[in-house]
Amino acid sequence: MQNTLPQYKKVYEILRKHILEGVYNEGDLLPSENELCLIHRVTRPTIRKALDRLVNEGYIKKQQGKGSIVAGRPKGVGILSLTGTTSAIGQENLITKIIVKPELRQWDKAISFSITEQEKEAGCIYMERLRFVENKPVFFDITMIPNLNLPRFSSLKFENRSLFDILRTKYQIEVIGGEQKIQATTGDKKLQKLFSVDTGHPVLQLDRKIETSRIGLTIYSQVFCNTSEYALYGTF
Amino acid sequence: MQNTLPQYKKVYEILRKHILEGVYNEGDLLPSENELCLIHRVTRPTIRKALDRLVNEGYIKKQQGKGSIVAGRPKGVGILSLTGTTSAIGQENLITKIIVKPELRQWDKAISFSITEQEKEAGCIYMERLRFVENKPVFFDITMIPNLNLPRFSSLKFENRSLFDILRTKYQIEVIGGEQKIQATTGDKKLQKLFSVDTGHPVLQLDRKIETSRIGLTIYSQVFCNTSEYALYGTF
DNA sequence: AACTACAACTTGTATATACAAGTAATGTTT
DNA sequence: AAACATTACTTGTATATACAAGTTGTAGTT
Repeated sequence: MQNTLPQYKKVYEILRKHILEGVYNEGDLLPSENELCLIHRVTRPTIRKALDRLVNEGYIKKQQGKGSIVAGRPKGVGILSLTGTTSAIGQENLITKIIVKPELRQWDKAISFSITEQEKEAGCIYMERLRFVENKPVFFDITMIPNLNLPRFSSLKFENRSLFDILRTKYQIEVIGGEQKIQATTGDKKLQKLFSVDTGHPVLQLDRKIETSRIGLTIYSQVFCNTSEYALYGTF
Repeated sequence: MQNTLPQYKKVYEILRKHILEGVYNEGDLLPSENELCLIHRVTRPTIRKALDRLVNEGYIKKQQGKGSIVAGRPKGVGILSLTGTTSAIGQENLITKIIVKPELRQWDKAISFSITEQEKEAGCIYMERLRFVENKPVFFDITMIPNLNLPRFSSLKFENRSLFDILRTKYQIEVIGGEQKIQATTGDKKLQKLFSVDTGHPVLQLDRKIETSRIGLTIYSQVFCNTSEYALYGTF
C-alpha cells in the first residue's frame, strides 16, 4: 500500500502546481479559504495549513480581510538560500545532462563534511550532472546520498526533474535545513573541460550538507558554477 | 491599551528567549506539547503554532513520538543570507580598516543595479573598508548609501561597528529585504594588492541591494572575499 | 456629490476533541 | 538472556466551532 499524503500536503501540492503552471497569475487572488474547503472537501484548518506553507515558501502573501494574493514565482529562492539548482533557475531554462548515472559506490574521500558510521556503511548513491542554461554549461552538480531505504532510486529518471521534487513526491522526504560553504576557486582540468573554459578560470564552488525529514538521511552535494555569464541571484 | 500579542506569539517569544538564554540547551527536549499547554494555559493547536514557528526558524527540530529537540543557535546567519559582514563573521574576529572614509560623491557608473532619479539627485555616501580575519585581509567592502536625510552620517566612526547596527540604533532604520548577485571573478590590480595575492587569484564577488524600513532608502554594497583560506559558511 | 453606516465578505486567533503514527521503556514469553 | 508484545508516552493529522479583526462594496443619509 502506498503511503498516502496527508490532505494538507495534497492541497499544497495542487495549489503550488497551479501557481507554477500559471492557473493563477501574479497578483491574482486564490479562492477564499472557505471556497477551498468546498473544492477540496476539507476543513479550514487543513486549508490554512497548506496556505501557511505556500506563504512560507513565498508563493503567496495573505492579507487579512482581502485574501491570498499570488506572488508569482517563489521569491528568496536563489541557489544561495535554497537546496536545488532547478528551483533557483527555473525548470524551463535548465537542461540537464547526466555525466554519471546514479550508482552505488564508496564515499569520496574529498567530501568536505564528516559523515557518520551509519552513512559510511550504507554506501553512497553517487551522481554527476551537468546543467545547461541556454545551451551553455553553467552548473556541475555532484550529489551524494546515503543508500538508506530508497528503493528503486537508481532507476529513476533525473533528466529534467528536480532531485528534491522526486524525493518529496515519491518518498515523502523533505528538506528541513542544512549548511553550506561557498568559495571561489579555479576549477580542475575536468571542470575546465566540462565548462569549456581556460585554465585559471574562476569558478564558484558550493559544498552543501542538506538535512531531510527522514532521520539519518543527509544529502551531500557539491555544485560548481561558471558565473562569468550568469551570476547567481537571490533575494533575502 | 497596548496591542496585545496573540497567545501563540507570546509562547513563541518565551520559548525562543529560553533557548537563546540557555534555559534549554542544544539537544535537550522541550516540555511535551501537552505539558506546554498546562504551563501556558492554552490548547495544543496554539502551542503547535508557536512550535511551528520555532521549527521554521531553526531553533528546534521535532520528531514524532519523541519530542521537540532544541537545535541551539539561530539559523540563517552567514553572509549569504544576511546583510552585513560583521554578523556573518562575528565582531570579535573582525578588524576593520577604512580605505575610503564616508564621503559624498556621484554614483559610480559600475554599480550593477539601476538606481532611481531621486537617489541619483541625492548623491551617494561612499566608503571602502578592508576587513581582516586573524590579521589577514579577507573582505573588501564598498558601501554606497543615497544621501537622504542621514544627518552627520559622514562623521560617524565605523572602525569596529557594524554599519547596520549604527543605522538601527542611531536612525531607527532596519533591513527589510534585498537582493544579491554572486559570482567568482579574478580581482583587479587594486584588489590583488589589498588581498596580497597574485594575478588570476579567484575572488568571490557579491553585489547587493539592501532595502530598508525607511522608504526610498536602499543601500548598495559590493563585497569581495578572498575565500582561499576562509570559505563563506552559512546555514539554511 | 460626498460622507456614513452597514452588511457581507475576507483572514486571524483560539478552543475542544478525536484518532493515527512513531518512540521507548516495561513486562512477558520463549 | 533474548525476543516479543504491551503500554504509556510523544508528535501528526483532521474535524467542528466560535468569535475577532480587517477590507470592500453598497445602501442610506447629509
